[in-house]
Amino acid sequence: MDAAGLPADKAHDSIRPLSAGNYRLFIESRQPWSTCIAFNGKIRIQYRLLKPGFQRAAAFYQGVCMNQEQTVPEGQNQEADELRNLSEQQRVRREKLAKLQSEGRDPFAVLTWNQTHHSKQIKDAFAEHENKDVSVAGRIMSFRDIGKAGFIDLQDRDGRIQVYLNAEGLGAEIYADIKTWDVGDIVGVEGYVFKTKRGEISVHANRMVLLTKSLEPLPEKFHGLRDPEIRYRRRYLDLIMNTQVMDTFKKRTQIIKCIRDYLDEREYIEVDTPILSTIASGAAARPFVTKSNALNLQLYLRIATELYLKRCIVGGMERVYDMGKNFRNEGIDIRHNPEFTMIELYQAYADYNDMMELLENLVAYTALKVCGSTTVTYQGTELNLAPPWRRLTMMDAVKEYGNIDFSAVKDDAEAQVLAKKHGLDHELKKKLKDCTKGDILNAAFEKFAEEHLIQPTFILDYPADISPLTKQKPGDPTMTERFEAFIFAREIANAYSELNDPIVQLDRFTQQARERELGDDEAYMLDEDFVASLEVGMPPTGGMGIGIDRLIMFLTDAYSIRDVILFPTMKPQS
RNA sequence: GGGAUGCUAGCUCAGUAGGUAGAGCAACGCCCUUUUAAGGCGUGGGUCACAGGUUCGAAUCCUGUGCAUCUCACCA
Repeated sequence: MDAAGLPADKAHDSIRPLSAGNYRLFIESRQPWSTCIAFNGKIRIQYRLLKPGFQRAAAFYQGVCMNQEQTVPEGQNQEADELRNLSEQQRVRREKLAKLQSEGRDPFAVLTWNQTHHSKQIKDAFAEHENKDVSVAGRIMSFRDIGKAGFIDLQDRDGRIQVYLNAEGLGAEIYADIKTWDVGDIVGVEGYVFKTKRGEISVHANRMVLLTKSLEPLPEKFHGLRDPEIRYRRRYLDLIMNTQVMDTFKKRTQIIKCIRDYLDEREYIEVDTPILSTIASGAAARPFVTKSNALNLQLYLRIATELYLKRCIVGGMERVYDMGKNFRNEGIDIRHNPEFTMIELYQAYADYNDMMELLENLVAYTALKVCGSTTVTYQGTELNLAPPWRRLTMMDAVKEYGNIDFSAVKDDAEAQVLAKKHGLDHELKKKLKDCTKGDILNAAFEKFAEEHLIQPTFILDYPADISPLTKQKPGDPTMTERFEAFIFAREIANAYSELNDPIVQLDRFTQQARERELGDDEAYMLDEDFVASLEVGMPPTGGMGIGIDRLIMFLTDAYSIRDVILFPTMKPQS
């Protein structure tokens, strides 16, 4: 035997040392020329390099050395070098795969499996299935080998079911073969349903097929996958290992379906509005910028669907919504992901009072359907979502929680004095002397009141300065018919009696343009065609936006928005 | 953008006055035909995130970088 562990009588002139204990040797496969690597005296076959034409490689694996006729061009060696970095466990699995493929049993060549049952179905109705034949499929989550018999925990879409297998039922040879399968592999099982001595509902296997080989070891069975970075980056592992993650995303789908059902029943029309647009308006946020090659044009990803949906109202649709992704180029934290799901809906001949009723009923309906109750527990706090929700004007909220009475404040100057007195000058974005009564009221609300709004609460009547798309309150042009709904101190919806006066709307946009010139890059962009649509005439309309991800967070008790978004935005790792 | 914390085997985590890197699970070999975090015996497995520095010697101390988590700001 030589250093690489090969029989001395075989020709090894194609074995070249790579580094201490590691050798590269070149062997012939059908095409193209491939390499294997010998590690510390053990032959390791790198299956990835061995394209179709495996017989000879496999023979080599079994100790018969191939004659060398040609070596790999230098340029290809890099790949072999990279493969040396595989862990022991990865190499073992690749060898197992190579062996199967060399025997003409390539698991990746399997096309279908006739899956007649799922785990939950069998477990939920055991009496009905007992002693009946079933065919299940899924991933091996654990394998308890007890000699001539064994138990596999098989995980499918709905959960897990145990498979019992023994040498008697399957044949000693096949049983021995199955023992080489790994946790993580995907298998098909045919057998009959029974209950073990310990009472575990199981499938007694009489046929098993390896449907897919897993080349990566799964995270540990007991502790599972905890590292949040891997959970978010490699969500598939998270879904496999953490069952509540699968539940959360199933619930997410149900919630979205519920919302659609609710609105569709009320004769709302679902529409798709553009994501790419030359103007990103309808909200105060910085957009993502992109570019059209065909049009040689700078485009923005939408930050809201509002202005397009109102055009639909102008067009006569009466009730519309768009549920989809918005994109805001802003900070990322447990409540914000750069792309997030939002529904905006608009109803002609309605106002913000109608939107309040719609929201509280919609949320209660969804909670009842998905969670089975209008009371949910979020992060240890019980939330009662049943209507009616508390209604409180912003001014009353500030009075109640901050002990400041803005109803007595006559003008901006007076408000500025109050702001100073209550330490609000640090909260304000602009210089105090530029702040209006509305700015200061809003700051006072955020500082004193917001954190107390744990149970669902509507905060009504926002200052006009921060609500450029909203109708003014009758009798008070500084205030608007706008509400935001808060749950657990977080905003989950924002709604208006929509401003439909094109002249006032143009004024508001002009004001926003001034703010933009003063450096506020979140001020609303002017959309002239939208104003033109209002000139055609939009009926009185109530509109609302609901943060879908945030609603889902409450209904699934998710701490972070990343826990309800399958693939949250992450920086690349390297 | 600021601050705090973390990054060690496939996974979950220990580790140290600065002196050859540890456990459990997983892997590999053997035993076991109703187990279920199965059990028993044995064996392998690491660029201690990355790059510098201090030192006879660095996973450990210092500096920088990357990524993540939390937090503040921004943001509704």
